[in-house]
Amino acid sequence: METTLKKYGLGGVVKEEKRTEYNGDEEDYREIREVRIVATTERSSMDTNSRATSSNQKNIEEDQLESAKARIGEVREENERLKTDLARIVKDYQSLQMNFFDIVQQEEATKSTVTVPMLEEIEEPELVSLSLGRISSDPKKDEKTSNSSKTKEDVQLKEDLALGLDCKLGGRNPRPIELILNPRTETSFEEPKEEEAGETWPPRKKLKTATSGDDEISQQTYPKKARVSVRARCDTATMNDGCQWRKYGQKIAKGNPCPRGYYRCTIAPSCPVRKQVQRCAEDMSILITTYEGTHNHPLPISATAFASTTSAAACMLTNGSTSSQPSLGAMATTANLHGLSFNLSDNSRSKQFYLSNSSIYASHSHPIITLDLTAPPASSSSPSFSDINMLSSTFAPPTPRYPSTSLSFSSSESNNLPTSWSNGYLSYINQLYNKSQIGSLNLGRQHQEHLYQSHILKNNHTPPQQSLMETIAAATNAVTSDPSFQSALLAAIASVVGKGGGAGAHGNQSGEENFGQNLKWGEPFSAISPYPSTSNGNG
DNA sequence: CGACTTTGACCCGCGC
DNA sequence: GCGCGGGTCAAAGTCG
Repeated sequence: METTLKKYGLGGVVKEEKRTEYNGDEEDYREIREVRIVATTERSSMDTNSRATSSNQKNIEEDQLESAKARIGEVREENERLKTDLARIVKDYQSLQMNFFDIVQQEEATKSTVTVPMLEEIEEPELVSLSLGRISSDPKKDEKTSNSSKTKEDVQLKEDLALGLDCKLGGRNPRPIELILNPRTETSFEEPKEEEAGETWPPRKKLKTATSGDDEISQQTYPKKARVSVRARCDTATMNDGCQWRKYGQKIAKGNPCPRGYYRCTIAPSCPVRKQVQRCAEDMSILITTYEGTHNHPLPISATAFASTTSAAACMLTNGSTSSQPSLGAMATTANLHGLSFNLSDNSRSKQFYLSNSSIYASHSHPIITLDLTAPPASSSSPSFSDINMLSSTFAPPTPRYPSTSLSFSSSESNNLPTSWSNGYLSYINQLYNKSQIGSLNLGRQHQEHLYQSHILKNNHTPPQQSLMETIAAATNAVTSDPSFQSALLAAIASVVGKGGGAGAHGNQSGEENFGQNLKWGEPFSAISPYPSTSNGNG
């Protein structure tokens, strides 16, 4: 608690203002001001010397006195109002804290009811497909989703998750944006530290020594870097993402006749960001660009939008909840909130969709999230974006080491994107994902084209590729910046995915704790994003 | 001449 | 232990 004292004149009235700042356990910063009038003596003593103007002076003095009294009244009112606000905020905080504890308890209860061998589930990769809008028209997937959601266990889990969502959102509705996740978790995950310290080029050598021990422990201590893969139709050798890259290698990967190029960011010599560029074997017009690492330097304006998206997506996997609870064997969850309906379905037996190119998972030791801009078009009857009522999550076959997450934005319309949706919230979901998940953000082609066109209209003439990058950023940010969406994802993913990758009991425990620790109220969201230009999510 | 690309060699992790 | 494959290094070549 700090107290500062200020004195300043106010037309002959000395105003003493006492500022008291409370820095209690609450994160809400509050201040109470105490103002009082100290003296009015100076001017009045001078007045007695001049009797000719005494009546005039007296009037002035009275006016000043009146104004001072009025100000005192105002300040008192303000003081009362602030006290009331403080009390209300404390009350809100306590109630929200209670809600949070309830949620945690529910989560634990849910876990205790599902007994799945932990290690098996850890090894079992998952592909989580979060489809926003119309799901892919792939009938097989729909069939599997619907079939899997019929089991009793699924129904039970559905109810559990719905409860969790309702509870969480019930507390969040009044001020939804204030629920953010603390990126500075006290987990064992050290990637941010490495990068803050200015990681230099051979990071693998660091990993080498670090991972020599027990595999589980090493995975906990030195997880592999998350990667963000972007699939886009591009005629040029590489996508123009605004950064400067230098090619340092080329390999022909197995299963793809097209060589894979390895690039480093050359904007800063110590920048750890790398990217791999490879054409899709099935469709040569599709360029698969995989980004790894986070820029440790200011980016060109043209690169910030895209970099923020890729970084946020990477953070989704890496900084995410380290919860490593055992995976639920089967789940189908649905929850309605804010007009969004979550349908998390068991699809553990289904095959991976969208990402038909298996080479994208070649780096099986890295969690990958894919921004797929080449997805098949959405169903023809896609409604407006606000009508989206389906978000499905499916779990993939046990092929890759890391589970996959696919966010599919297949809506053909984007005009109705809420205007409040804005920058920097993709990483919000980060906290919900286990660091060992592969994901893909899959934007339907119509949707992306629509976004692209609207972007062109807004910005007149923009270089096409740059616009594409910004479109990606805009789309992902838009989808993930909506508080409703965030809230829903928060609860859904925390309940469903949070028990994925990770490792043994240690990871499990810390994961739960971290999930709790990660929930912070009212802390600036900007802390999550490593990019200064986009980190000030306008919430 | 500096920056960048090419390309073969090498290192390392992983699976058998 | 061995082979395979991904990833990186670094020397040579290319380009502006």
